Amino acid sequence: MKLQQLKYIWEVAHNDLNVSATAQVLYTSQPGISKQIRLLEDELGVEIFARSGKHLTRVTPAGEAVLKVAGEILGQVDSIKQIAQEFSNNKKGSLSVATTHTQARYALPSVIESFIQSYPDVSLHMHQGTPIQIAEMAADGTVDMAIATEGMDHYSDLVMMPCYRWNRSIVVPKGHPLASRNSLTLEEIASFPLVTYVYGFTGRSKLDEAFQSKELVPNVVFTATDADVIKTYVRLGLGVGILAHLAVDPERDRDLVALDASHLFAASTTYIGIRKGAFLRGYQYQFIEKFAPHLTKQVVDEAMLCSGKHELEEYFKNTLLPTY
Amino acid sequence: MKLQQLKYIWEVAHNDLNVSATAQVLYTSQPGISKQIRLLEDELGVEIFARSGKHLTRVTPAGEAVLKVAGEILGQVDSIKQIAQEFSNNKKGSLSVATTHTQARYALPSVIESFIQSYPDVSLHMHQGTPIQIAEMAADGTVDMAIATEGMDHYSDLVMMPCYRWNRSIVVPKGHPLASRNSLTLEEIASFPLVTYVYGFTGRSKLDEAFQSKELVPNVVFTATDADVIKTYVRLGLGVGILAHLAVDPERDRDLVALDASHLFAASTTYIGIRKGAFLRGYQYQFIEKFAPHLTKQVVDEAMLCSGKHELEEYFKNTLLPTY
DNA sequence: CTAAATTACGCGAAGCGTAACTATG
DNA sequence: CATAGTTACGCTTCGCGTAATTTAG
Repeated sequence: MKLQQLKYIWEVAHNDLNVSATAQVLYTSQPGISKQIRLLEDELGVEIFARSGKHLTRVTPAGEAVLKVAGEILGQVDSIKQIAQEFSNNKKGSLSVATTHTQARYALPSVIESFIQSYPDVSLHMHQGTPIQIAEMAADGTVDMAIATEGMDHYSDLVMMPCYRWNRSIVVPKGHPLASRNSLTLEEIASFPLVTYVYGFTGRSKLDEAFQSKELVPNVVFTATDADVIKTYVRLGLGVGILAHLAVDPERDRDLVALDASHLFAASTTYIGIRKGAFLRGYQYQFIEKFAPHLTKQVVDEAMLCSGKHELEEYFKNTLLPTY
Repeated sequence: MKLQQLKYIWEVAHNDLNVSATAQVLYTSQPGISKQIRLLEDELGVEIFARSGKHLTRVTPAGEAVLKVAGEILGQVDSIKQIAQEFSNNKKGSLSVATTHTQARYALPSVIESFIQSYPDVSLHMHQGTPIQIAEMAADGTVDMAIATEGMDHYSDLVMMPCYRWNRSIVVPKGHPLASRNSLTLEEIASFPLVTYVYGFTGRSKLDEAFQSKELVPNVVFTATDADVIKTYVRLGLGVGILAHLAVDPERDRDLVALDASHLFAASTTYIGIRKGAFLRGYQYQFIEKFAPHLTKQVVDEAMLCSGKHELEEYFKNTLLPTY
């Protein structure tokens, strides 16, 4: 058994069982991969992929089990590389973070500015995507960590650590009927056309829950994946915007009126998700701590040892989070 | 990075940093190992072993971290092999168990007899040793599981599952002053010379605790690692024997009188210890269940997911164990 | 001076790429 | 018939073993 063979089967399994495509991804030849897979299967005495003729059609049950462990092994191989780099030069390396627009645009800039000052030799890679894509990238090791508000619940390989809680604001153009109101009700809001996040993004679920619990049917006329688009359409008078409070910039958004909506919708929590069992570089701990000061190295290490989602929740139960 | 290289550094670290000796263990040449270690260190950019001239003197801090992960990887490689074999022929394979004399001689024979009838194609390997040796063999993957009463607490890589509780008997030759007594006290026993287990074996600690709590100083004139030796010296009149109740055979030991001592000493618990993260074959579950019927596949699987010693104890807190 | 590690070197195996072949849908 | 996997073959690299060299205690 060779590490390369494990890499091959893993990549094939994650490339729709298409060996040719996998060969391109790995910059190698297709026959080479085919052969190594065969050799591995011969050595193990089990077929990992089921074939119909010459095409790989699906993963066998044995293959499922093998691939799961192979994935863990490959993750640990990465860990060894990280460990080595950490000891050879703990200021140098790379950090890749997958996150959503909201975090990248509003929450992370100050963190990143501070981080690159502290660690100029760390090359930083930011990946933007949907919560699902982000979680997947963290779970399969494409990135070191994911930062998002939704969508990471279903990946049991991810350790989720709460970072901060945030509320929503109602945003309207100056002169809008709601602009001069002091306090709003859900009913009032529901009577206007709304502009907000797409389902599955940036705490959209809490929003739907609030309306549903009062049996209101909001008239959402436009949904976007990011706050900037939402604000743009609010400016056009398309409707009333509901977005994260921290996405409102008092400077740039002087032409808009933001009204607190924390009493209308439950607060959402933004999490950092890290692949279980990963080795973290010193600067990675620093990055996390800059983003969420309560997540010190010690706290993160202990959280990483938690085995289940339940245990994690228990661990963070009494943690006081900053709220924005 | 090659699996072989990880194997090499791991074996060298577990062979007193002696490369020549390691080469013999692995049936390969010494220069080959040296070179691969160098290549790995070059690739990682870190020294794994500290050298004084040409001798490996100790493991570097980086090496410690790398070796830990390397050990996990090698364990998972074994898991893959086990998985493959399980799927190719779930009746065939091997099972290696490390255990103490007491278990091997008195508790396991019936289990093993039944097991080899059910799984004639599984080659069974029993290793006898001290509790410490046993635990080590299980922890580093030399054997699949360890069965012992003491000494496995300190290996955090082992999942310990309680199997049964057992009490002690006082054994004397026929005609001994204690032979006709109905119920004994610790004080009476302490007034005789005693023959029992060596420290660290078969629940010896519970025995010492009992005497200490009454501030008695037992006069232990002979200690042995197994019950057969103890009985031999009891027969010679050297002293009063204290041994596991289940080590008394009513048939063979007709010349001895066994008196129940369960009220004098706290019961001991015998455990099965399995390396964390190991993949278990179907017949391995069967073996465990034959030995401890409450440890079904489901129970074992859940126990294997426990992350810490504390969590494990919690899990088994309400388990009712058979007592002998 | 001995035990043990590194260096040197040659052999054999193994991985990879190109090209030809075959099977699937 | 086009797409995708297997077989065939040659080149290059790599791992291993033997032998010679160096070094620590």
